[in-house]
Amino acid sequence: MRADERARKTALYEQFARVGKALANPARLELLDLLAQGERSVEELAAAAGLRVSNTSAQLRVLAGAGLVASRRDGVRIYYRLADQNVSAFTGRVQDFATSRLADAEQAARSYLGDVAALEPVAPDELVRRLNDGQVLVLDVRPEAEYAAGHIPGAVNVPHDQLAARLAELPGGADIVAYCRGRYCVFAPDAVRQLRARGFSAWPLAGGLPDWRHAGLPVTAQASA
Amino acid sequence: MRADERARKTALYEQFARVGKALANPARLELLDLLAQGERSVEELAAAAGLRVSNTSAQLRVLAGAGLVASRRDGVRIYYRLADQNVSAFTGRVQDFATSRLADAEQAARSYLGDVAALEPVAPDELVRRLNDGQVLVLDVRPEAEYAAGHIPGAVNVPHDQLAARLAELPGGADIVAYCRGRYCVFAPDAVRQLRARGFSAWPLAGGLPDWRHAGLPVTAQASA
DNA sequence: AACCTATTCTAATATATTTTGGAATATTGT
DNA sequence: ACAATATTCCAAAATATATTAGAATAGGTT
Repeated sequence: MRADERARKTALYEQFARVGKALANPARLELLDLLAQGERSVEELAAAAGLRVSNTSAQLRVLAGAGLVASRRDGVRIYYRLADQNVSAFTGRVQDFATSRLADAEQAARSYLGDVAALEPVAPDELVRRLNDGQVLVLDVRPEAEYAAGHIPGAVNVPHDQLAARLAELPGGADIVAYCRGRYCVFAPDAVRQLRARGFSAWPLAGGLPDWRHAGLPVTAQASA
Repeated sequence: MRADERARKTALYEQFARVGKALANPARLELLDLLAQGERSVEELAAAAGLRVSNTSAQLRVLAGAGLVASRRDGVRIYYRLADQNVSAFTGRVQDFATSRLADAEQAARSYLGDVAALEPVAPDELVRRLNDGQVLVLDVRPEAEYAAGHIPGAVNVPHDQLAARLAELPGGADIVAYCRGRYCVFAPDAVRQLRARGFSAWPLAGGLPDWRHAGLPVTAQASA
C-alpha cells in the first residue's frame, strides 16, 4: 500500500473511532440518556448525573465534538440537547448490544432493574390500542422537568420519588401504564411494583418515552391537568 | 438516590461503556472490518492491518472482552471471527453515523475513496436482477484469502493489486460489477476507475460483501472457476 | 459600573490505554 | 525429547483520558 493511501485509511478509521471514544465513558452515556428526555442546562445535567459542573461541561464538550449533542444559549444558561433523534436510537442500540452479548452487562441490568419482563411491559402500539378503548391511565414517573420537556399526550406526571405519598390521586379501578426514561430506567418498573403492592393494576410501558418517540407516536410539551 | 442504587446504575453504565471502549480505537475498527470478510489468523490480521503481532493480539483480546469477536484454535494458529453477523451490521452503523454527522469524517472518507457516488454504485438487489438477465460479470477485487472465505456465487476473483496485469482475462463486452470489503473499502471504486479508463463498462457494488450478506443474499466459499 | 451566576477554561493529578520488544506458552512435526 | 512456530503474556514507556479546584469569561441584573 502506498504511504499516502495508508495515511488516508488510518485517518478514516481515526474518524470512525471518534464516535466510539465518545461512547467509551459511563458518565457520557448517562448524559446522553438524560438528554434523550429533552434539553437540559449544564447545571441540571450535573445534578441529575451526580457529576461536578466542570466535569459535566468537559464531557459535554466531548459529546459535542463527536457530533452527538448541540447546544443553545439562553441568557446565562446553556442548554444542551441531542443533535437529532437518531442519536438516542443509536445509543439505545449500543445498550441493547451490550446487554445482549455481555453476561456482566445483562446481570448489571437485572441487578439494577429487577426482572422487568416479569412485569409484562406493554408495547407502545398496544398502549395506543388500550387508550382508544379508554380505561387506561398513563403515568409519567419521570422528574417534572422531563415531563415538561415532552410527554405522552394525556399522561399524568407523578415523579417516582413522590409516588408513595400521592397514591390517593390515582383512581382505584383503572389500569395504569407507567413509563420513564427508557429500557434501562428503573423508575417505571419500581413504580409498577409499588402500585401492584398497593392493589393497583399496573404495567410498565416497554421502552419508555424514547421508544414511543421512535415508533412515531405523538409527544406533547403541554403541562398536565 | 440510595447509595447502592447509584452504585448499580453506575455499574450498568460502565457495562454499556465497554462496547464504546471496544470501538474507541482505529486499529480495532480496522480489524473488525477485516474480520467481516471472514475468519483470519492473528498473523494474517496483523499483516493486513499493518500492526505488530503482539499488538494485534492485544487488540483482539479487547474485542473478545467486549463480546465482539470469537476465536478457535486450529493447530498452532488461532483464527478469529466476528462473534456473529450483527457485529458487522453494528460497526457499519457506527461508520455511517460518523460520516453522516462529522464533517471531518465525511472528508476523510472522500479523501480515501474519492467520489464513489459518481461511479453510480449498483445496489445488491439491482445486481440480482441484472444477474438474472445474464450479461454481467461480478468481480471480487479483494485478496484471495477473503474471496476463499466467502464470495458472491459466480464472482471471479482478481485482487485489486493484480487487476492492471490481468485485464486480458476480462471479457471486453460484458458489464462488470466490482465489489470489495464494504462501504469504506477503496478496492472496488479504484478497480472501477481503472476499468473505465481501459474502456470497460464497470460499476461498484454498493456496500461490498457485508451489505450483500445483510440483504440475505447467498454467499459461497467454493473456489472460483 | 459593579455584581451575580452559569459555564468554560486551565493546570495539575490520577488513571487508563496503546504500543513495543522480548520472554513464556502451546501445539506440531521431526 | 527436541526444534520450530503462532500466539499470548509481561513489563516498560509513551500517550491519552478523567477529574478536580479554582480562575476566567459571558450574559444578566441592580
